[in-house]
Amino acid sequence: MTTIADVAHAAGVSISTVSYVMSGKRTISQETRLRVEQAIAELSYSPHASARSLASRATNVIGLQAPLRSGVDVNVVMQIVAGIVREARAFQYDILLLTSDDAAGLERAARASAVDALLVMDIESHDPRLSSLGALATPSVLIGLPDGAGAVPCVDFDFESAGRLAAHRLAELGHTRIALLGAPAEVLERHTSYAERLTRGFLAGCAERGITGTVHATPSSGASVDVVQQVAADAEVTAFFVHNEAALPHVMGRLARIGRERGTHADVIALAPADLAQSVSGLTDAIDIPAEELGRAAARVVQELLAGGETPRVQLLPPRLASASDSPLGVPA
Amino acid sequence: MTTIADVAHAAGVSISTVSYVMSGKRTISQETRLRVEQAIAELSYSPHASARSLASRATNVIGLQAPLRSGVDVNVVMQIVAGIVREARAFQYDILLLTSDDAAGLERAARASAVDALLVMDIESHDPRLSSLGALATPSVLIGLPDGAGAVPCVDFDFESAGRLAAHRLAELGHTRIALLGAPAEVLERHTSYAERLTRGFLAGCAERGITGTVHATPSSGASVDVVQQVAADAEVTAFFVHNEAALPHVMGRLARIGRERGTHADVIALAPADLAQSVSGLTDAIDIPAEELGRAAARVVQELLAGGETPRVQLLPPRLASASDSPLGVPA
DNA sequence: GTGAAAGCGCTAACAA
DNA sequence: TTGTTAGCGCTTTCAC
Repeated sequence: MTTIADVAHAAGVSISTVSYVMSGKRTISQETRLRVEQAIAELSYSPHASARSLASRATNVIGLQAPLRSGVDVNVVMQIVAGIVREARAFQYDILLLTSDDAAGLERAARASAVDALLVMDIESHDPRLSSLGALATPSVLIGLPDGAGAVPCVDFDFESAGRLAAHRLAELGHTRIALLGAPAEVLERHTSYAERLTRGFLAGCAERGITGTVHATPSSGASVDVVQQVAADAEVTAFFVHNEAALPHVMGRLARIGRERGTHADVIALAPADLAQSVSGLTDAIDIPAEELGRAAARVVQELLAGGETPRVQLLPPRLASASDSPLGVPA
Repeated sequence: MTTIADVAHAAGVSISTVSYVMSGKRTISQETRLRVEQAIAELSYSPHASARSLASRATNVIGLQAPLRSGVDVNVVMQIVAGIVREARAFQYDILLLTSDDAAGLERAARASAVDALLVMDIESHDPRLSSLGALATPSVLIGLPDGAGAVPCVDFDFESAGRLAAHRLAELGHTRIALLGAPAEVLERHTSYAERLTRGFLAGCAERGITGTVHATPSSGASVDVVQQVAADAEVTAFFVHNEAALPHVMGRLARIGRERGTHADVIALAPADLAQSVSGLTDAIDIPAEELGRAAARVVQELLAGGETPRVQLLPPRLASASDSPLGVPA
């Protein structure tokens, strides 16, 4: 194993000089810098992560609690995680995967000084982890928006506005009875923040336009067609807002079949990542979930927190409606 | 921050005694142990991860390179990762998420002594990362099976046997022309190991039964119906083996429609996680991809490697055919 | 059965 | 502009 002492010896300088060349924390003569950099390259030296973090009191690691539970939209989660990892790497941070969706995992990582900050996903409206985080000293950021967002900065997609946007759009298209086919029952049962905000926005949007909106838990499986069948049996429901990626193909298939049987056509707006929405035919419009960008935004807030900068308490990425016929989906920023 | 010295002082013992109480590496009197354990609890002491790993030369961290690329089956990847994380935690190991699917990320983590071992997913038949891993001294395990598996232990689902199993089963059902609707083109183009092995086994199985098998790249989008349409246009193809989770609902929908139009019924075997296969209606049979168990098995091999034990060069989880009518899917182990 | 002390490899005062 | 050195918090010899 190559150590900083080896490099110092090879370059004929002291170990602190090598350290300062790497950190750039003091000015080094051109000549010395070159010799050191060459020695580093020749020995292919990498500083020992633990030694560095012990001395500097910083791990350059962010702990991430990502949901592995059922009902969550794996595509979206993966894209968010990918965004986090990419942005974190851009700031020289690594991601430590924390399991056990409880506070214990967070506390363990924080108390062992294994991470510089915590990033917590899959937030419930009244999330029990919040109090633990507040007591933790380790900077934390939520991807989600609990009720009465308190001391911990939150980053999320603006699901409430998205719900309202969809309702307004469907009202504009002339519908008076519309339905939200949302998350699976288990997601609603644990009062997942985004599902509740979407519902709230959707119903508010309906109320604002004087139309009738109903909300339905939707299984992520083929059983979702039963829900569609049942909701559509109320012949007055003429449009749908679907937020369930896994159920989307099934829903569209069943709606097409019902349309054929009745000679009608239902308007459908999907809330899903743009690439996914594009692969589904029959949609009227789509609202993109900018999952990767959400991950990046969250990672950026962590950086700012770590750098001691000011960060907004709450940052919500705004929804954008895209006609399904647009190609590519989405409007220029 | 509480340190081991604080604990030692509170318990009235030396630092080394506290350390030995925690590690159990030497015998401690009942009385002393109790005093130390009480002090640890009262101070809610957690050893500093970096300090520990610097002194012990072990990080208790496993680096994981998981695919964030397109075309991969996100559900399966998530389940594998979940299995890895859970099993690793059972052995007191954490998972560091490595990005940049190239060898550089692996080398960076290894050379910085940031990880005790590496776990690499999404293996190609001739994977360029293999030579890097071989030169690395850090123990590594692959989830996948490259051609001519060499020095690095491999764990994977036995896709080749699964392909053969499906072919045999469809032949048994009386079909003489069958089709494999497999991974998306991009997955095949980078010679992903599992896709090639599945194809090989499928074609071998067909040959062994004297029937005709064809293989088709399948987009993970709604465009997959075009492939189905086209393949089914060869009226002699009467059965399908589908290995593309995202396309599965679309495929089944189109096959149902074709069946209605022609008054025929195609047998379909799906290769997918059991829970997913169960949510799709119309399947004849399913072969489970034991994703979570695969992750666990891989993590277990890492442990054994780290513990200095002997590990099998290659470990393949066998496929099992389950009738779609079985409930729950799968036969008792 | 217990303690003292020498590192682990690095960062960051402090000194020159 | 550079070097010397005291830690960071822990594990593990070595000594008793």
